[in-house]
Amino acid sequence: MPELPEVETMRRAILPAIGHRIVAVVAPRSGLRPITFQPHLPKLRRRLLGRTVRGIDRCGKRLVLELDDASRLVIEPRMTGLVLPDEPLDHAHIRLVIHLAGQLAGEAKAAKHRVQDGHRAGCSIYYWDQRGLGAVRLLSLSQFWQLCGPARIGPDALEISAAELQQRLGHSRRQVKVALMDQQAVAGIGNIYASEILHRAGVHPAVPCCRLDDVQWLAIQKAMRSVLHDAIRCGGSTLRDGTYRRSGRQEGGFQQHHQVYDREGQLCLRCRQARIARFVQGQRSTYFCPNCQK
DNA sequence: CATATGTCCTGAGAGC
DNA sequence: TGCTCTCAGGACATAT
Repeated sequence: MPELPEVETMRRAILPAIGHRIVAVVAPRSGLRPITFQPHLPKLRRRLLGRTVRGIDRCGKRLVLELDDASRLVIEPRMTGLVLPDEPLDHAHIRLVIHLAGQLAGEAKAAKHRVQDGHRAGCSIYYWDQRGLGAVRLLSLSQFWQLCGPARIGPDALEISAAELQQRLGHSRRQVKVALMDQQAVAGIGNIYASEILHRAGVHPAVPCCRLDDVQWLAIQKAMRSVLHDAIRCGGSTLRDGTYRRSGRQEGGFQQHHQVYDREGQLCLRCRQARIARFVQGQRSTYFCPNCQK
């Protein structure tokens, strides 16, 4: 569920970790199946300890922590993963905790004491994941490029031009909503925002890409940017299941602005004529207004 | 090559 | 009340 706006919101929340050194890595035990760790936990922990976070980026729907030895910690929340700067109320689904200390007072030993005393001077990164489909990977630079390089992940949905979007998808026979969720074509869009983007663009979700003209591709690209920017401004979307949260159990706000997603049978807020319809595309729910999107 | 389908997982909610 | 069933959708493996 975390798509570009949610992951970007998580990224911004943990930016204070930059410049801090990893002093503890904890994976709480639970009866749940473990998430994917690469490499496995003992090695992952050993390699992380003592590293300093140099930068925090986003690659599509993944968070990327750049460490001082040029390795990359890639966190992939998939369906229910959350990256938080403070402790979630539900401890049962905490999968990994990274404690960091400031480097000013130096020694990891002193830093560890501060961590135990309530980590006053440092900060922490919590990875919480209810369904456990997510993954945490510590990768060398070359491994990172294999996973997140241009061969696997397309241009970011916030950056891509209309011309490049059209060039990448314009010849495809796939239905446009399905194609927009192809991370190799354009990175960051998932099921919720694909529906919202196409509604704002006025394009029917089942139209094959190759039937769209220049004007429609431009409309899609403009809608993509504006919808995603609006959603980031709101801190993402917390759906009915309530899984997605910001720090302190705070909900996102963009669900209040959804025009079509999860609004089946309700009046379209733009035309106020038709009711929002739902159908299934690639085993996923698509929502659209039959009047605004033809 | 392009496109379509099945799979992983947990918890919520429906239906009986 | 308590059981079983279905659904939610991210990315990847496998199938067509």
